[in-house]
Amino acid sequence: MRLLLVEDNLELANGLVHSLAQSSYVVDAVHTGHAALIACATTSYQLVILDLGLPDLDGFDLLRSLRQRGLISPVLILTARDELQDRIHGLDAGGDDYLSKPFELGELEARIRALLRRGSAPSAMMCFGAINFDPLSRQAAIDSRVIDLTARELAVLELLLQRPGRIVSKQQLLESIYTNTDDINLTVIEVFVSRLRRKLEEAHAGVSIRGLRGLGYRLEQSSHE
Amino acid sequence: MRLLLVEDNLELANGLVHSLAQSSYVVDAVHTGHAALIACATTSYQLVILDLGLPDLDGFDLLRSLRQRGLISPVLILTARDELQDRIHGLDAGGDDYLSKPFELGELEARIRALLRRGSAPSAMMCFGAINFDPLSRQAAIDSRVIDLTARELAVLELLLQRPGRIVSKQQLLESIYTNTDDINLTVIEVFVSRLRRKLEEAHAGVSIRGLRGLGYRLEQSSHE
DNA sequence: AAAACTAACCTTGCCTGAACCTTGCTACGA
DNA sequence: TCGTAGCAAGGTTCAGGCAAGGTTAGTTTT
Repeated sequence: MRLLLVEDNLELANGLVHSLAQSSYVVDAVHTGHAALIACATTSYQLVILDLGLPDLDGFDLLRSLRQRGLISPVLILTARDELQDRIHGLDAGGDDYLSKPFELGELEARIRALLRRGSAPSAMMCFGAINFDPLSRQAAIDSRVIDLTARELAVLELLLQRPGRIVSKQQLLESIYTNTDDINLTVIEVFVSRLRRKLEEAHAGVSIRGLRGLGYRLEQSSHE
Repeated sequence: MRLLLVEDNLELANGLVHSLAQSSYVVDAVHTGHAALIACATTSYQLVILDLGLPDLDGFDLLRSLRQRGLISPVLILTARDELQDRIHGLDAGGDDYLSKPFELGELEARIRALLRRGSAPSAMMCFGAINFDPLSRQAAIDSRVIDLTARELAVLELLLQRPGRIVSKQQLLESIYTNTDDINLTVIEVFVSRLRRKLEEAHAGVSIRGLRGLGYRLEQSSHE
């Protein structure tokens, strides 16, 4: 689950990235409007959190630009002001929700969940084999029996479930897990896949992760059973 | 647009075939699970409409079998029951949508349209003969049955598909496979072509790779069939 | 026109190395 | 203190590439 945070206050930005990472969100942070445009052009985000008070561009204009370039993900607006007029203005410009500073972390997370829920399809539950995955609570269950996964395992499973039966490359997996993929060993993916396999097997998920040499991984129904 | 209807109630089946024909769908109707398996093995359907209450096989098991055999087309489940549990179970087994009897013809058609729309990926699918190749996920399928190719075989097939019916030289193939074509034997292409031919034949791709002396290779429709 | 020749192509078996899997270990943070 | 992340090392598997032998098609010879 990849989010983009556009916030010029470095301290606040770092704090939020850190806190959201605790909740297993992968967050890219940028500090200028231009950087936000580039980020959205090159990466697909499930959600954008946008601070209106940017140094280089007017927040409303930036939002309009993003929408014009085809951004369809929900946008959560952050602002120091809390004028009704701003609120209306922001929503008109293409925002989906509005949160004024200062805010509590808990509220931010609740609003993020709400936006992600609204954004995703009506049948939000992702299913494959005996796996039921709730992208909202980010919990995987086998026959309504929740299985314990670590943040990394969860990220791997989530991406595989988004493309069931299709090949997902290690590079893609890496990028969905880390904000900065540089100087990370590609082979750690093998480790997470291995650990995830073990847990899925122990839980009798009826699902196997097939490794395809030189291509990547693919989620399949187990043949036996 | 060819659909498969699996429904044991003859009266209902005939009625649906007739009604759907009005909307210019070509519908094959079968009345048992075994017949459905055979039909899917021999014909490529854009959509399968499956009644769960079959006389010979359990509907869920049938659906799972179809998926295991590589059926990737969307499946619309029909059932007399409308329990949440059944719904989840059905979607787990590989169904894409769920409609409980009795239903209105209009709603059925709307759901068919939705599934077909969703099924036809936005990514430009490359097709030739019975081969469907998704350049995005780099996966090849015959009659919506996925076929396992190695990285090299995939590279050869991809280039041939980009120039269907035209001659592709061995040199071009070599260059599309390797970053550094030096000190690589040109004849390895022959090996990959040979292995690819075998897999395509085993999958009844209805496509053959013709070798042209001194020129290269060309993708052709098989004459027989 | 047939036979002989030759070079390109096809196929199969085999071996090597890269890719992958797994496990143990350390460091770090809650 | 506990558990997760990430690295490293060791074992295993399999795709890639080569080579050898058979086959086919084009060319030359008789």
